[in-house]
Amino acid sequence: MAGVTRRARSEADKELRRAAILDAARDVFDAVEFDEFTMDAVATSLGLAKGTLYRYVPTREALLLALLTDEYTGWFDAVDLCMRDAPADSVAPLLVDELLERPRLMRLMSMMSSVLERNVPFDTAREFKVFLLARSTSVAALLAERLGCTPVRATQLLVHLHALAVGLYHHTHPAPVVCEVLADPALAVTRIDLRTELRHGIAALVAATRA
Amino acid sequence: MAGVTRRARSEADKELRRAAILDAARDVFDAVEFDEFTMDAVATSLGLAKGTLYRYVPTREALLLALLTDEYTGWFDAVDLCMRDAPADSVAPLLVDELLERPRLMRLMSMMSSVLERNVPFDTAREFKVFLLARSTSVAALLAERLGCTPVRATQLLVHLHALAVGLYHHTHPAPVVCEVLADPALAVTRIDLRTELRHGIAALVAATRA
Amino acid sequence: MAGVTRRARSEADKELRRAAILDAARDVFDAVEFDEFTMDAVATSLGLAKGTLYRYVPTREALLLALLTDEYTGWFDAVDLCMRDAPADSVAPLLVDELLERPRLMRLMSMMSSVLERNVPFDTAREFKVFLLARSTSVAALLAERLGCTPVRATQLLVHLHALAVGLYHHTHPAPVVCEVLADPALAVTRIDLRTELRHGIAALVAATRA
Amino acid sequence: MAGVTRRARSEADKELRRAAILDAARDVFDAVEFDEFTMDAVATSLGLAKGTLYRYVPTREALLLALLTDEYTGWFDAVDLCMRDAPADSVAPLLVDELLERPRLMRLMSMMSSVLERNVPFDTAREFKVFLLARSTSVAALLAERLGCTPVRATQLLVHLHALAVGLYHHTHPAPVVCEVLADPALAVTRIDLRTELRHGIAALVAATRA
DNA sequence: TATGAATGAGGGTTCATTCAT
DNA sequence: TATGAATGAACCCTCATTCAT
Repeated sequence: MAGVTRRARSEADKELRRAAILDAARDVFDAVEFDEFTMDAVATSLGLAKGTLYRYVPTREALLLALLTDEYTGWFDAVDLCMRDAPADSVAPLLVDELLERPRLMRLMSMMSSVLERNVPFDTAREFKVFLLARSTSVAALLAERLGCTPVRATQLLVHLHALAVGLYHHTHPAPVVCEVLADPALAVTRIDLRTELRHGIAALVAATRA
Repeated sequence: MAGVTRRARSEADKELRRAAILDAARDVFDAVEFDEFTMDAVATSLGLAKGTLYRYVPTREALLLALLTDEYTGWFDAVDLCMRDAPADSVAPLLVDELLERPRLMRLMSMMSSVLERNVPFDTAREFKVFLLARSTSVAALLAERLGCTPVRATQLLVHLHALAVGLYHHTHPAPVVCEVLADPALAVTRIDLRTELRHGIAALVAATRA
Repeated sequence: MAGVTRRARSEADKELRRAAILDAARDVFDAVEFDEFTMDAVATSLGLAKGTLYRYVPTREALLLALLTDEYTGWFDAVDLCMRDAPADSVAPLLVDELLERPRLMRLMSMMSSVLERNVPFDTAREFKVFLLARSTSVAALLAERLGCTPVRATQLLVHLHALAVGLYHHTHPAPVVCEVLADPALAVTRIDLRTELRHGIAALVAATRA
Repeated sequence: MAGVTRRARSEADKELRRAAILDAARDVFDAVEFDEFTMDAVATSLGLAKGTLYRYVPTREALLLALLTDEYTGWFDAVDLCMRDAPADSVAPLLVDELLERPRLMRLMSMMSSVLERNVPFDTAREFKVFLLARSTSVAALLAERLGCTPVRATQLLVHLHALAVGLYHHTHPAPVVCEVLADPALAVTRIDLRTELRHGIAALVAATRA
């Protein structure tokens, strides 16, 4: 509720409430396993009725997609900013580091296509994709300039970064049982460090792009 | 049922039945959307009772993990075989092509950590990881030799291949709504070709490894 | 909105608005399945807010009851009019025909007691019943004269007409699945024609009344 | 549970359990307002899990349809039996009386097409309609003989009986508010006696049929 | 060993109505 | 008077798993 009037009449109030809902969703998401992320939990944590959420968000998945959009925005903003005065060599680590600083983003990204996009109305999906395309294009342009490659190549690089990040995130965030299993020293070798691998992978991809 | 006795008494019979179950599971998996993959569907397609499945497989996810193991085995076998007489340059495309020829493997891989490993008993998980480590290590050895790199690097390459494949698979297999959305030419630019991108990515990673 | 001021201050304005609401409700009712008949749909089709409806109508069911009142009025008016110069023999078909020309009336009648009257305030219910009694009595008087029977008998005839119409309407408006079922020629024999049956039934009742 | 084993293995046990479910449903149905008739209530009253019900019945409505089938069976049986030694004159009152002795049947009949048949699978609907046709045809044959009319006329008579019963049942079972309203002596005239009216109506229809 | 009956938790969503503004 | 944000009750059905037979 914090700072939100009891009834959001004005556009500003509504925006505020929407933000409050996203905040609550974020908190819940951070605190629990994915299948405990229920609309009920979000509503309760806000002191709102479940039905109220549905005035602001069409489905549970759409709520998570909104969360993802926020996270992406943060990343795009940061990358946009940093890239301007980064030497070409530091561009790749920068992309990675900004990603790693956003574990929530990675977690959401990694379930983007398998969960989040499964139950959203067409328009929500479209809006999200349009947003993603726009910001990606814009970052790709900067990237192209920095790396001295074509925008197409830069875009491709972003796609690969995304893919690699998702894949490695899965690898480095196994289910609880698997964690137990990997506690065995004999299997520990399969454990990897997300940062290292991601940096390494991106470096390789950048190198190939520049060549 | 084909060739399976009604009651599996001997060890051999039991192995046979287990194989029959896997076959049926494979067929069902290929035929339906993931959430239609129910134990009931598998049992019915075999003419067995649901409960019987549980004598051979501890959970639904374990059944899928067994399927994944089979698929991986096929891939490892193929890669083992081909790699022996492949020139260094063709190693990377080979890995990718053998993967792309196994859509079922890719589909299963892409939900490995987010679904399959979430609900299996410790021993099943362990067995799977041991299997994966063994075969990966073995392929990595061959790979190291072929590429003239250390086994550690080769293993890392495999991990990245896996990650990239999973990430790109997600990207190229969006939810139905997203497909609709991407039908719009303005957004079509975000569509990519799995083979092209995977080949490209692996090539980059191999190049970096060899350097 | 057509012709309705934005704010209804005078009594006349309010009456106008009430009429507009009924018109909109009628359109919506005609256009959709019953469970799609929502207050929201009515409000939206008027360009009004949902809450505004509740200034003119106490509940959703009361709105429908108002609709039914209108329809009944039309029927009573028509019947009153026609009956004056109808020969005794044509009285029964007349009652039926005027009914069949008002499918909306039949539809509403058929859910009158099971739905509409379930959720209205006392006064609304009372008003409706008073209206019904008054008009029925008046028509019954005419009917009695025409048929040469007592008013009580005529009233009874009207009740039976109503009952028969409701029952046959149900029979001839089955659920979608049942329609499919009845597509089978073997079951088609159960299908009947509303007009034929209603005419026949009423004729029988009239005959008994006159006898 | 009464007399039912914990786990119904044999066909007989299953039939028993199905019967127990129907019994429980009947009790609940008799005890509560229609919208309190929930699967949960039925399950609870049986000491069974909700899901168990769904092994015996595909939907809530199908359960009620099964109840209706039972009731109809009772009526058809009674009518079949009585009609054999009834003089032609007493046939009509007989049909009515057997109906009036089954208030549950009337209640279910009166929501048959508007509720029960709305949410049943095709096969359930078909089975019900086949049953109804068969028994109706059989009773109609007897009726035709008794009344000295054609079977087609007799069938028509049954349809009209059904319609009239449904319509009059609605009329005589108004919503609670309406009951209150009708408590007013001024409106009491609209109250009618189901038996009287139904008998009268049927008599008229029979007379017309015989003529 | 095979069966399949029983379990039972679980949650998103709708919409009539209210009431703060 | 008009609004429309908030409410919150209500509920069916699925399906992985268990366990009595």
